[in-house]
Amino acid sequence: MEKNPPKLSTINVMIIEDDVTYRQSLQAAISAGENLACPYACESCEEALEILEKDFAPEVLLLDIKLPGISGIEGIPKFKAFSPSTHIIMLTVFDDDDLIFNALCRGAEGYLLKSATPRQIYESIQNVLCGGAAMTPTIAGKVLKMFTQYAEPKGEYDLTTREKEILQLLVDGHSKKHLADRLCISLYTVDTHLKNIYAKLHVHSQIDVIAKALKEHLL
Amino acid sequence: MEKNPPKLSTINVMIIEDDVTYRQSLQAAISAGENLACPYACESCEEALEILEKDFAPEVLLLDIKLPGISGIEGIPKFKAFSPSTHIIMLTVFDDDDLIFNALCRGAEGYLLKSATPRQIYESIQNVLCGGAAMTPTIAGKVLKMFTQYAEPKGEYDLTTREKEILQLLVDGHSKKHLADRLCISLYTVDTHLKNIYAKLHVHSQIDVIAKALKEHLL
DNA sequence: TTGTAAATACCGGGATCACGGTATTTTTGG
DNA sequence: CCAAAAATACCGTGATCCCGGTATTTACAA
Repeated sequence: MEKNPPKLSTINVMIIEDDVTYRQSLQAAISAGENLACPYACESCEEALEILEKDFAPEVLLLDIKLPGISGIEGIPKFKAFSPSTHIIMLTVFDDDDLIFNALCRGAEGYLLKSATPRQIYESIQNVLCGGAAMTPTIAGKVLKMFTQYAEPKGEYDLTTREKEILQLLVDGHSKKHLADRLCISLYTVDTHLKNIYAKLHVHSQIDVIAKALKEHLL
Repeated sequence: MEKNPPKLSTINVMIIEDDVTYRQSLQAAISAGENLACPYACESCEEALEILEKDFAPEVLLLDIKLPGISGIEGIPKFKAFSPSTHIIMLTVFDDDDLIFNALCRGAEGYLLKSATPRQIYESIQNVLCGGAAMTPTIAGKVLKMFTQYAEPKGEYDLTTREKEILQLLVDGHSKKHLADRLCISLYTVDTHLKNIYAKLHVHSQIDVIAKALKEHLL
């Protein structure tokens, strides 16, 4: 519950979940929600896509991952294609890093475990409607870990200002010659700088230097 | 409240906040918490660092960003250096993307706005103690947006399986010759594949190809 | 002031790359 | 089964790179 309260008209929530029991109890719980409706509860992405084709666009989609046929992960872009404004919340028993990663990268705005209470699911729906994201603290922690580990490995190699400058231009796709012109220095000088950079980074070619700079975020 | 409940012994929470009024009311609120204690509430990072030097290590640190002297962001690594196990939660009025980004990248496990209620702060503390992360849905949404936008630009260039394989080896730092050996094919063949890759990616050198592949996450 | 680091510049030779062709075999989809 | 796509292979030329040197000027710190 952030920012503006969600619009008061009825919010359509769609469910895709292959387990009959959980699906029905979930549908019942959603329907009981203050301003929520759940006209469709499907057991596969295929079934849901058929409904979306008949131009029905739910505000929120609760999506399982392990499904017969198209998986929930694979389904995300398909649903987004039909209905970009639909907010997708994953609802699954799996908390593997790469599932979380893939789901969120493909545009899911929430990731909940099935252990979540109806109350938590209800609040998550309100949150994504307000433009927020919905995840349990544990999931958020995992996201954060991926986040930091991606930005973290700032190797230090004591490059001089000039060397960093040259490295930057190199990474931006300039050849040594083109680069010498840009900096108004001799090609020989570029060569010398580059030799020093190679020595400091322990590499022996431009390829290696580019790869290392980009992989370790040296710029 | 995730996973195991936090240990029942008293949790030490440290506060760094320059506004006297907010600091005192926060300290009072924390101290009132079930199993929480707040022996130190500082008005600057410098003051807090002095205390940490006298080997006091709080389990949780509530940290403001705008501070006289060392900012909260700058302080994070310093605190982590003294006490790696301390969980840091940012508590600020600013929700700029780059502040969030920097704080979380430097190891903060939570990011709350000062509009948070004592109850929310209390729960956030419990969450980080259990290894989770603490953020409001709005902040989580922003994190997610940075996350996706970093992984998103998956340009599609119709590379064949073999071409991707060659591209991968190239990125891993293999020369064309070394690469031909690895794949047990002629150097000429590698050359041909590479020519096709260049055409598809619209580049004209290995450098460009490496840069493009890494920048656009083609692998 | 006296080193040391940084930035600049030059040379040559051997290795590697870019790219224009051409062409055969294998895989694959309709 | 047949056409298209993919993978394989070959060649030569000019461009570019890698690396071993050497050397001068500037800047800054001891």
